[in-house]
Amino acid sequence: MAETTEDPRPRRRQARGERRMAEILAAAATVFARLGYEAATTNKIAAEAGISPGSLYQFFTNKEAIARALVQDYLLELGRAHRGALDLADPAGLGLVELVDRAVDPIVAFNLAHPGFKALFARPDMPPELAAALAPLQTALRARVEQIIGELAPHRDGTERARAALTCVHIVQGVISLITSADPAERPPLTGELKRALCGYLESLVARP
Amino acid sequence: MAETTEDPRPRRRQARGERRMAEILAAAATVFARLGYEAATTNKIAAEAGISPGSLYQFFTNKEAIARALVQDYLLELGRAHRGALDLADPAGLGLVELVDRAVDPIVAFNLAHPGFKALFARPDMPPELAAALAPLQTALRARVEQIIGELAPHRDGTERARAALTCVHIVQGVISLITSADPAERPPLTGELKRALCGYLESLVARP
DNA sequence: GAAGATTACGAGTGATTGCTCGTGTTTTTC
DNA sequence: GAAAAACACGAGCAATCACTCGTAATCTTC
Repeated sequence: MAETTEDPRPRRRQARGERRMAEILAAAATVFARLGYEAATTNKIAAEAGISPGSLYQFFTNKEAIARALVQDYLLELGRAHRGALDLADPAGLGLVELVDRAVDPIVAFNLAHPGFKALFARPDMPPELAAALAPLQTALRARVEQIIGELAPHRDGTERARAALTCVHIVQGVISLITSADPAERPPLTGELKRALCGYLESLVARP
Repeated sequence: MAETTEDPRPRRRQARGERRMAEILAAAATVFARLGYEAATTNKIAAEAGISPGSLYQFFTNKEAIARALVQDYLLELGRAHRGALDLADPAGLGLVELVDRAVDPIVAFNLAHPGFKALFARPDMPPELAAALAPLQTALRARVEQIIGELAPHRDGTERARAALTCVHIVQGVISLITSADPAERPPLTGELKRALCGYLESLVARP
């Protein structure tokens, strides 16, 4: 139906334009976090960025393109956080507790630092384009967790490991949403509970049939 | 600002009207589940119910009233499911595994049976009226979980128990969303993983400092 | 069986939203 | 320094949505 092709004339951005784009994305993150995706209007995003609606559309073809660009930003940073967290972790060398510790902290930190992230990914009707953008990250993350589980519990077969990895990811998602919406003073102890839950689950996975 | 008073003239519904209201709610649940709350238009709900937009507004004052009524329905049934699940459970008499078993199964069943539920409660900008409707159920559920945790782990103080109960609820929420969106054949084993996670968490809560 | 209430219709209204367009300013390119 | 490109504006358009209203059919009550 519509044109899904690349922009036929990629315009050469000036330094000013690049700055504006970053400002717009920051403004969009703020408005998305405050109102959610649907209720966030492009005019409000423009106002938050201190520019006119017309200017906004010189940099992004539509509202979804803004969300998509924001997602790309998040993906880069989240990917870095995950990679940094999970790559250093050596299941053999570290204890289970420390392993979970190093994996959970950066993820919690990222979610606290980027409230717009939740607003985009918690929405019930995620458009396929955004879902597709998230997929590689999810896959990579799941694969890494799966691999760690494989080292922890070698007697589990592939199917079981895949299920366990998925379960881990969703446990984190569920408790993260609790942590981010909780009183700041409650966040450290709740993060501790998340770690306890993951440790308990993984131990059970190693020990029990 | 607006009138928050009761309907000044509570009209006497005919049997036909009661039937229509149920039909409208069923149609709304379908459309909410399919499109999410924001994207679900009142005209689409009316069409799904096989009536005109005008007729819809003879039974519900606005779109949110439909959601509210649907939530009330869900609350009744969910409350029944939870009560049935948790009231029978006697932590002293039953083992931990059976306890978790009886608590989890009906909750999973409810979420599978009512796809509209997620669409209403997963949305990022839940209006206060809907949140208020959900609050009593959440409080009751949390209190019951807290009580069970108290019996399992008497050495924990109130603050710790409250945190643990919250964590349990959010673990369930996170993995439930995985279960409902998974392939039907994967649902039973994933439900097993949820139970394993809860057991692992609760055991760790009982055993470790 | 008539009066009054309820149910039903569906084109239409006012408000809102994503987005455009004509116009003017600033920066780059030659 | 002039032409071209990028940036900026903001009033307003077309489309959409929640909701209304005038009218008519159906049911209840007496």
